[in-house]
Amino acid sequence: MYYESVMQREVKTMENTELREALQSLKSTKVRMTPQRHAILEFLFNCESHPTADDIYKALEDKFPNMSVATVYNNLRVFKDAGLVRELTYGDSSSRFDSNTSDHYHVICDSCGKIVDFHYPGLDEVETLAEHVAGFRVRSHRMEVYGTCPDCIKAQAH
Amino acid sequence: MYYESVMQREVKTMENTELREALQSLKSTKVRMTPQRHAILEFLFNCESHPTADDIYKALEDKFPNMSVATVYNNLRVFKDAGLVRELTYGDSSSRFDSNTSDHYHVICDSCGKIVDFHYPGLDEVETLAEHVAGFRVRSHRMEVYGTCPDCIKAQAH
DNA sequence: ATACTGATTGTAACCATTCTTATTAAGTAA
DNA sequence: TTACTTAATAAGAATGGTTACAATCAGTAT
Repeated sequence: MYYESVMQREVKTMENTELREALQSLKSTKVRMTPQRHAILEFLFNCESHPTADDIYKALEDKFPNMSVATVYNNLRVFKDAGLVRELTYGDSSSRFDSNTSDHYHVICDSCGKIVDFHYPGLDEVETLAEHVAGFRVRSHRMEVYGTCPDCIKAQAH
Repeated sequence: MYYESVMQREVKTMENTELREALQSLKSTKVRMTPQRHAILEFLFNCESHPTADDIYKALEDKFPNMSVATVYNNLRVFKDAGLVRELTYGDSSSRFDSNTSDHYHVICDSCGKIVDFHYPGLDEVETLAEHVAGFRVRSHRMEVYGTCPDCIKAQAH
């Protein structure tokens, strides 16, 4: 328990640092800071999961009773264009958003949709290959692993 | 020119083989073959690109003037469930479908959306890592590289 | 032939996302 | 502070891809 709370605090601190950096980097562009934007960014950076636009909307409707869904979408696009946020599109209907733009990947559960982050180095080689094979100027890549999460494995076994 | 036509014929032959195999594997399940299904499969397997459901619908409306869009979607799902076809979901609105289910990846142009296939071996290691890190039972993975295609590089340079 | 199973059609509904317009808030310079 | 300029928000309507549903149709087996 103690260990966990320490972890929590560390994570929180790290995220707040990232949030501060994000706010700073927005200031350097011509993007205005507004209460709504701050709240959306704060939620995303303190969020362990990968929320949909609607998740964010619902999470903030207490604080901003009359915020529009369009505002959430607009600002997510602003953040995405600024490189602060990544959009993840899977087969299911709605996009998910991820504040952690550092190199990491996702493992996704086929049956419950849970998303777990993991780190893996050195896929630069793939980018280089693609660059040569296709003649593209490569910018980034995306990778996901699909499978069944521990909980669902247990559930399926009864 | 001669060389190209030989290439074309080879590709065509290969694809028809794959189509035949696909038809065969459908026969082994309890999926009925219908003219619409045959046409959709044939189009997908002879198609160099990665069409949307609507692309397929439009391409076949001459042959099947009263085919429904629903039929295209229904059958794409049937083929997907049978493992003959892969669904690709990117940021843009509509899914794309890919008949080539062998291990290959895509390079996608950020500005025009062009999709180019390329092959890369040995991402099994990533699956294994994810399995250990997250405790998942891993089934598959997906990877894409994003960048600018040669045409768009040229266009941007004026 | 009859009944059964599954496929197709056409349309309506759904839902995520974007557009439009009026209004409001933020930045700026005097 | 005040007035001005510009961008952001809200609300709701519109868009567009996808799916659900009910009715009809085709193929197959008894």
